Parts: sequence; C-alpha cells; structure tokens
Amino acid sequence: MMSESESRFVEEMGQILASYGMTPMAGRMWGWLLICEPAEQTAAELAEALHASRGAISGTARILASAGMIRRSTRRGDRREYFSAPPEGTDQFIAGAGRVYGQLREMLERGLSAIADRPPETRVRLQELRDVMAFIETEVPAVFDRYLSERAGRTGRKDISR
Amino acid sequence: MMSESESRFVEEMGQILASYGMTPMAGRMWGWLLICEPAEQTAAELAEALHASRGAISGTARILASAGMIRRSTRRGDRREYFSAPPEGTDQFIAGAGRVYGQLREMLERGLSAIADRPPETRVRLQELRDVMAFIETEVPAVFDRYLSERAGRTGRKDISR
DNA sequence: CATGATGTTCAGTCTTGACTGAAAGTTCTG
DNA sequence: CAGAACTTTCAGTCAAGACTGAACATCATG
Repeated sequence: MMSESESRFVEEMGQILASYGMTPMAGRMWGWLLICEPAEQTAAELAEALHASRGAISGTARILASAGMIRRSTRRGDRREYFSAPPEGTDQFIAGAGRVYGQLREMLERGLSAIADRPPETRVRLQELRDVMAFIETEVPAVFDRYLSERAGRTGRKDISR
Repeated sequence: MMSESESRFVEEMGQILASYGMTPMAGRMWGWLLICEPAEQTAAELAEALHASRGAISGTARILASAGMIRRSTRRGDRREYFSAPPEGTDQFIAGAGRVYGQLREMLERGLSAIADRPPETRVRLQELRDVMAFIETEVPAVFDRYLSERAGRTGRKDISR
C-alpha cells in the first residue's frame, strides 16, 4: 500500500512526464518503480498499486522497457515477469531528453531549405535558432560525461567506463 | 500564401512543440513568424495564414508573448497589433527548456522526503536521478553562456552583454 | 494434453483540452 | 460621441488518445 505522500509523488511523475510526451501511466509506473519495495514488482502488483488495468500495465511496460527506462526479468519456474527501475534507466531518460534537440535541429534544417531563396535578413531568424540547437546537441553528451566523471570521483572512482 | 514546404515546416513545428507541452497552434504560430515576410504580421494575417480563428490567434499570442517567444508591437494611428519573432525568443525558448530540469528535481526532492524512512538501498534509486537533474540544472546556463560567447566570436565580437 | 496462471491485443469508452465563433469589450477616427 | 475596426473572452464542439476489459494467445505443470 502506498502512503499519502508516495501517492502524491507517483501522481506528479505521471503529470510531468505526460506533459513531456509520455503517457501519465508511464510516468506513474516509473515513479512507483523508483520508490517501491521490493524493487522488483510483478505486473499484477503494479496493476494493484497504480489502480490500473492489466492492459495498461502491459502496454506501458513495453514502452518503458523499449526506451530502456525499466527492466523486465524472469525467474526459473515462475511464469511471471518482474519489473524494476535499474540505474541505467536514468541515463536512458537523459539520452532521450537530449535527442529532442537533434530532432528540433533537423526540422529547422528542413525549414531553412524551404526558405532557401529568401533574403538573408529573413533566413537569419531561423538560422539563429538552428545554430543554438546544433550547439546544445553537441554539448549534451559532454555535460553528461562531466556528470559521470564527477560521480565517479564522488563514489570513490567507480565506473570510469562508459 | 505559404508554399508547400513552408506549410510542412509550420505543421511540423506545431507537432513537435505540442509534444513538448505547448499547443499545436503555438508551435505553428512561432514557426510561421520565424519564416514569414514581412517579419511583422497582424492577427488577421496570422489567422489567414494558419487557417485559424481570431480567438485561437488571440489566446495563443498571449501565451507566446508572456513566454517571451514573440513580440507584440503597435504603430501610431493603427489599432492593429503586429506580431514578430525576435532574436530573444530563442533565448527564452532555451531558458524554458532548462527550467524543466529544475521542476523535475524539485519533484524528486519531494519524492525523497516521502521515502525518508526507507533503507538507503531503496533511496539510492531516486537519489541518483535527483543528482543528475541537479547537475544538469546548473550546467544549462553555463552551456548557454558558452554558446553566446562562441557566437560573439563568430559575429565579430558583437553582443558580449546579456 | 488439459488446466490454470499470466501476458498481449484491440475495439470501445471517456476524459481532456484545443479550437471555433459569436458576443462583449476596447480604442481609434471623423 | 457615434461608428468602424480590432481584440478578447468564453461557452460549446470536436477530435485525439489514454485507459478499460474481455477475448485471445502463450507457457508451465501435473
């Protein structure tokens, strides 16, 4: 059973992730998997905790798993699947957020070629935006790497890899 | 009249911005203002170009203007307002995107206090995510400043300010 | 291979919220 | 100050899509 404040957190995760392209259920599921005990939960447990149908759990788990944000695991002699939020999920989430900038930049490139014949003072408006996106796009991995090495230092130089 | 490829760009802007929390109309309007000629457009012109009602233009312009992404200007002896996409609009857009990380971090803090009494191995899942967000939150302004100084160099050291 | 347990699919329902359009409000000109 | 030109507001419409739940598929076990 979820406490009042836990439930509030799970619901907020649903709202925020929903406002950024995922479904509310995806946010709730990830949120719950980040705080639940035990860390591994069956579909039936998730359905009960989140007050959701089996169908919703199944579909949402598929999306989150293919995005790398949750992990599915099985146990010998147990038909059920167990879901959990692994550490890499965080990285995948950040990576997904970073991809947005590339997507935007590509669209802006197409926009620029659509107005290729316009005077420079017109084109400069879009170019400026495209340039910012291109810059951020290349910076995101650098920032993330910097975080990783900072963390490696903090936790006593574990995980230099990746 | 919009060309085929311009129309495609405008529509794509609508879709992408919509998938990131804004309305389709906001994306379309910003997109169009980034490529239209002349740069300043009246509400009536926008309504025609975007095939939208006056009401939709009014509401959307309010949102975009208060977010700092478009500018409203008036001319003496002309009741109409003119809308345009100024260079600062780009900065405001980036700033808005950056704010997301702070919002997420705050929510994660609340989540952490909701599970304050749990064992460390449970809390570490959320803490990890919170730490990444906090790091990125502080990095975003730095990245943007780096872009500004790079651009200042590129354009012959204009605009050191801001 | 029959049975029960679990997972997936999908047609239908229901909610949310973007957009329309008409009415009301505001500001300029003669 | 009357009237025209715009803009804003808001109740209503409509479409998109998240979720449900039942039917169907799959798998382990006796």
